Amino acid sequence: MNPSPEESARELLEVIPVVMRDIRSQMRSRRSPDLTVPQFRALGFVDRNRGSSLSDVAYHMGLTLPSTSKLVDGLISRGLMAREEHPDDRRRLKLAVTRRGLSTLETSRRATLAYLSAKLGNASGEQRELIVGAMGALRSIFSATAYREQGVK
Amino acid sequence: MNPSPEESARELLEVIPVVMRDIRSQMRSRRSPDLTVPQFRALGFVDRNRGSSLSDVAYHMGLTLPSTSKLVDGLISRGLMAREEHPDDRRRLKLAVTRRGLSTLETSRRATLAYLSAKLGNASGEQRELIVGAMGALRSIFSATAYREQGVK
DNA sequence: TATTGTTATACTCTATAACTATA
DNA sequence: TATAGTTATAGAGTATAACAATA
Repeated sequence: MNPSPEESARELLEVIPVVMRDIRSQMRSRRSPDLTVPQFRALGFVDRNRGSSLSDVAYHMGLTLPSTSKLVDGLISRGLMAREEHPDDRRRLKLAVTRRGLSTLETSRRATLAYLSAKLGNASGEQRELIVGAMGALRSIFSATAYREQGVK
Repeated sequence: MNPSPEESARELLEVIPVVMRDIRSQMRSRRSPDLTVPQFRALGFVDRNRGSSLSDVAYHMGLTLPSTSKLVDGLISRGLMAREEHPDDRRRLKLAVTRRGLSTLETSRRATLAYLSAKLGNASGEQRELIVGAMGALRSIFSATAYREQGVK
């Protein structure tokens, strides 16, 4: 018998924050102190989508433009990302990860994956299969989210 | 063939933040603006573990004592939680959820579960089964985390 | 001296409101 | 007028360092 939506929701609400906190703690720890989770995600997105605008990043991350602007600001001021001019539309940004940003991203990714892999290595193969399957399902359920209208008065 | 720890880690790192952001956004939205995710979790923990000390909460949440102190402070100043004196050890707190805190917790929980249930209702029963199974596995993998030594010089 | 918690300080994350520049 | 982005402001989350009170 399959679990109800309610039961599944309860499980998600209990477990997701716990896993998330663990990931966040790891990223803040000595081993990979360079990027926070949102910084990591933004950098990774722009790396995979070179030339993205700020709005693209905001949409992907499910953040407002001001939040995204500030987030990106921090990355730019640290030399991890670069702002270029868009040829056609001068309002628009073209974002790109710098060489240094890429190296930081890789270091952070390696450290975090190593940390998580060690934990997941203690689980059984069946458990990992469950997890990977569930992540696929969750991705399709949750990724079409994001973007709430900007409150233009 | 079962997925490797590395592959599983990669999936986790991609999907968990997306789901988490969605939950956080929902909690911040008009429908349940009363509690943030950490507030919700702290209140829920103390509700299930009446008389917990601050350290108990910190341990459960994987936070430092100062962070937890501030978090609990906010709940107390809003009348959602109460600090009582411990009979045996006057350094220790005994925390309890107030009636108003309980009602806020219930409202928030209902709204969030309804939101998540609606999303999960669009998934198939098999997908929900995967998800519930994976949450169980993740719980056992990640819940023994928490607590880094306090930096007492 | 060790433990429990608080206060001081600082940064990041995130939002809304108001604004600028460009289209 | 509509769109892309920034700036101003504010509150929550989180940490480390330093402290106070109690054991």
